[in-house]
Amino acid sequence: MYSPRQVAKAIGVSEASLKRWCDRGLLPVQRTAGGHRRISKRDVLAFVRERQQDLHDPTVLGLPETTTKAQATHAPEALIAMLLADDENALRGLFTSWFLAGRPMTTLFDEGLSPAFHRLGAMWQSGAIEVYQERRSVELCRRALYELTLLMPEPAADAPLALGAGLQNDPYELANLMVEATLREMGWQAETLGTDLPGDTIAAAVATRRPRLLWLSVAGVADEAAFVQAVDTIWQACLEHKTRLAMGGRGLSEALRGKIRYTVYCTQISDLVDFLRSTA
Amino acid sequence: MYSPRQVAKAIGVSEASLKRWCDRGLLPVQRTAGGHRRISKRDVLAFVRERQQDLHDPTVLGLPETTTKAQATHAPEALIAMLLADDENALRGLFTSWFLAGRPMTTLFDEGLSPAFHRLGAMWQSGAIEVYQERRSVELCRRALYELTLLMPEPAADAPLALGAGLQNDPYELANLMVEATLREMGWQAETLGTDLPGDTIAAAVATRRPRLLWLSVAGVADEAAFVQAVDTIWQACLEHKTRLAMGGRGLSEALRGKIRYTVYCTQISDLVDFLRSTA
DNA sequence: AAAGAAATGATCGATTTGATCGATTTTTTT
DNA sequence: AAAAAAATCGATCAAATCGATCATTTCTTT
Repeated sequence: MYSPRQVAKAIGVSEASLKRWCDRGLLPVQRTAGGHRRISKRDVLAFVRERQQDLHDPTVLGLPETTTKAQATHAPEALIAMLLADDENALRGLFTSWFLAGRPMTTLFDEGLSPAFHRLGAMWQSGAIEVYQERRSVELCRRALYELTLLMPEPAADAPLALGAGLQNDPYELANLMVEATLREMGWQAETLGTDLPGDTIAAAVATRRPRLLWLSVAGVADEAAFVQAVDTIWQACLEHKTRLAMGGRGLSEALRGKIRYTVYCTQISDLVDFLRSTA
Repeated sequence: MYSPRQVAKAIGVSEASLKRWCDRGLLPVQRTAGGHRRISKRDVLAFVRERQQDLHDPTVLGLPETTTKAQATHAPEALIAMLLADDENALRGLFTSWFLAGRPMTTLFDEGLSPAFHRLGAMWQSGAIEVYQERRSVELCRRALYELTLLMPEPAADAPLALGAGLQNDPYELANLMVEATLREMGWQAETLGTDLPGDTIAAAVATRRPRLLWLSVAGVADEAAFVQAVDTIWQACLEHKTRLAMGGRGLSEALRGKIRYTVYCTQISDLVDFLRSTA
């Protein structure tokens, strides 16, 4: 059973209108002992179907396919199911409703999307799925994340600037987009430069754009010497322009971390958020 | 969803006329339970495009102000200036205004965007710009193209399916997105699988999804033998499932073309459109 | 040029919508 | 079980929209 507020949010109308529709008999309601309205999912769907309303936020009603609660819909299993089913709309609906509900994006990313893609990577390496299915999943998430940033308020003109990048031979770009969305949620002006970039061009970007923060996500390191060299170049540039350097990603082993310098290391995106909140 | 007043302001006509257009079926409307009209952005834009209306105030619909200026400066120089200035709104405005004016997207792509990125590539190879500037430009275009497809009418359920992909060691993905937008403009159901894909996974996608068309864009060929092998694998899959194979891109030399088989070769996107129109 | 048809824009009272309020109920926490 | 927090109640009000009517403008036909 759902409250008028939930149903109103799902349909995309004001709570007042929804209550009036109930009182006019357009939507069947039950009442609690105290007089509060309670509406069944079945009646909502019948109403939506009859009136050809579109569900502005289906996840409020526990849709789509999975009948679990909204908290569980960001579980890696659910995301993998959506992605392999090529269900872009379900993904978009999940992202937008998540944001509109005011939930922290880091939860969705750290507990949902990152584990999901970690498993997808293992799945195509073991032959359980085709490579194109993993790539297509990345594409779906990229688009959903982009649409999400479009829904967010524009950052203030004096908002701090953050740049993100991926190093050469490190094509995994989803982490960058998740960080960008997270920073945008925090009110920052965040931009992803791109992936497969050499260290000196990232350093050049730091010198030109003067960001408050530069984040690098490292999925894997092919040439360790070149990697250390690149990060050092970037670190020097960050030092010179007072840019904080945040690093993260599964490719950063403890041994490797000992050979480079940075401002903060993050095992997950929420670490970066905590770091920024504590130093603001 | 927008109210008649909002849409009327966006188009620049009286509210009364807009309501009459809705009642005549020129503009699809949904109704609230109380009988108020609600109009979707997609339908507004389709209406504007068909009726050759101009958007008097695009900002009401969340579109950039520059959408109204149909200056149509699609010259590569103008595009390069926008991209290097990181002017996402100008780019979005150009794309949407071009689409709303009913001009063929192929003109914008073949005469504007492709030459622009060809020059940008030469510019960073010669050191005139930094690599990150080129990558950032790709990012801007990717987002603008994605938003464009969101503004287009949804393809019919029985619309033919087309898949696009980039082969391994061929990271240039913009061509794929331009083809996707063009096919969507033609009413197709078009999807970009991703880039850097091995031949057999593309072949597997053909076998699974059964598209009417598969397009491959080739920016450069590193290993010629592997390339020929990959295309042959794909060609066999296309033959088996009656999928047409379209190839294009600057990386396809005449000599290389002699060693592979395909349905049609396109020097530019308009060639693909002509091919599809003539065989429909 | 004159007459007729059609579309447009403005206006009206009635209705709908969305926002707000203090009082009450439900849920969560202690 | 009691207290605190959050959600919902019913009611009210300003703004928006409804359908309809009526000049005015624009286009077509005579």
